[in-house]
Amino acid sequence: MIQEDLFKKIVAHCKEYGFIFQSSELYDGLSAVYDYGQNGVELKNNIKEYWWKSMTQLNEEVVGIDSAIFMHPTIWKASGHVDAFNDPLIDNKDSKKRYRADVLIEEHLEKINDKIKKEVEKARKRFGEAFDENQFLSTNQKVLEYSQKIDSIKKEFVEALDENCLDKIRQIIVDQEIVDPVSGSRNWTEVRQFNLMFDTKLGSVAEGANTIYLRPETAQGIFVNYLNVQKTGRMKIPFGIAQIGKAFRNEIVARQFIFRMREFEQMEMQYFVKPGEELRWFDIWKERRMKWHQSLGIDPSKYRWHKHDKLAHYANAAYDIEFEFPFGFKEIEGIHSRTDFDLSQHQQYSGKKIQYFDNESGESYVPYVVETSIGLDRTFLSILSAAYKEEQLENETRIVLNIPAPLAPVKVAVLPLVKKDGLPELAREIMDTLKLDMNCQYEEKDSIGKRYRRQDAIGTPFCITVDHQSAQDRTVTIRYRDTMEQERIPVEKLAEIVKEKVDMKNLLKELL
RNA sequence: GCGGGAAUAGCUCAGUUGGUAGAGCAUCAGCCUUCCAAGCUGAGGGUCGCGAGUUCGAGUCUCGUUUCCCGCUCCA
Repeated sequence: MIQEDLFKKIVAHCKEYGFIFQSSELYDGLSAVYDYGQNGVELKNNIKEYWWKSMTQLNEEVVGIDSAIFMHPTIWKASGHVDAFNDPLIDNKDSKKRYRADVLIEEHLEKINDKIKKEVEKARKRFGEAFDENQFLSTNQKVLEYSQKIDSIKKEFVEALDENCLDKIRQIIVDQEIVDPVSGSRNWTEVRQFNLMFDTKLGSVAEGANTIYLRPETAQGIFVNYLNVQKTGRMKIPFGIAQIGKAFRNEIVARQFIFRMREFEQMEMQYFVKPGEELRWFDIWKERRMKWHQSLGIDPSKYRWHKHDKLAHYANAAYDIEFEFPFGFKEIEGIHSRTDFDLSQHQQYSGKKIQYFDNESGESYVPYVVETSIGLDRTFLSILSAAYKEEQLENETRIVLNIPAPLAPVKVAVLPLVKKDGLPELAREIMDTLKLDMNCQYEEKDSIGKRYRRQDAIGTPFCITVDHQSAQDRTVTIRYRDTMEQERIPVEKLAEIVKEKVDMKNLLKELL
């Protein structure tokens, strides 16, 4: 199957079977925002549970928190997001290229400065030993003109930035006849502010409201709680703090279904280590995280490492785990060595000491951080796209989701073969036992074959069928989703057998 | 954000030079009782994405807009 078709089919399947709906569909939808449906939320919750247990239950030194989405605005200044996520951008209509307007102006200033340097060089050659650079700079007519120009542009530019006036920034580009380096054209659009952080107001406007941001990542909620957790949990380095939560980015273009959304969910863990040991822990967490992905039973060749050559300002090592989605290899998780950047910044901006006293060495230090940051929605999509299968049977095609049993939205479907002869009664009795332990569905409508296919389509790993023999000897058949084979087992042993098969520990034990 | 394409029932689609909206599947009810979606009978469901305009009359023509898809762009 062509990959593009496969992707379209998965998107359609998600809607048809209650996994994912577009947000606000009733009102024509909201771009790049999606809702999880009745089956989607179960799968998503199961993925969360698996990640959470693998982090906090299997690692004694990792604990979890759940921090608020609203945080003090200064946190985003300290983290660098206010500056890094706020760029005045301008497009050239001819080349269709987008530039940072401030960078265009700065490059223009640089060019004028180069002209001055050239004049200086020319003069130096002409006057030889007797050349006095300072005197030349303060007397030469051309140089003076250039310097004045630079000064006046700088003055305007600083003014425009201070007032945050985009029109003034554009005016400089127009007045200075700055051209697009690609097309050589001066056909510019308006300057627009692209702030990737959503903002809102805390408090009523009458009281004098403050602008606060919806968090663009969950990590900062962990950093600002570092001291709380370390002290109240009496944590000894190395230790980690894990968190699952929503984050928000006002992406300019967000596409590819739930791969890039404006509102999304992250599962992050920050691991605090002694300075100098961060790269050793970085390697350990790289290995652990890849193992986690591969425990999902997906073909290992679907995963690969991507090394960041250009590191962000806070990192000294960074790798991504990429997954081969139907639209190509894309990032699913980042493992970054964030140094002491974040904690140091918060120490500076808050004015409070964020240090760890190490009893072994007798020294105090700001811990270094190794981060693992995985996109929950992307993981959801990876599992679903690996699970989606169209199988050719004799006369037809069977669509089945091979989701690992512990993650499946519905674990068991209980199906009376016919709607009479006491079969529904026995099926109800079985339902009542099983539903204490897991998400089950009872279905008696339509032919048995049709019901099996419906369960295949949402990835239900087991179907329990109550037939006429069941009424006599209290045995039922269990039908396996992947092989379509059936076994007969006693009703009394059913709960125990199924519980064992859908237990999350089947996945967890692969991580040890 | 720019360029191109699309939007009709839950899904897949048909709808004549502009003349009162259709099929198959799905859903629901009843019958039938059958281990891999295919039996019978009946029912519900659409201001044709939304808003204007042209026209006696617009699913159909024009403009705007929203959403989706493809390509570019963007994604510390």
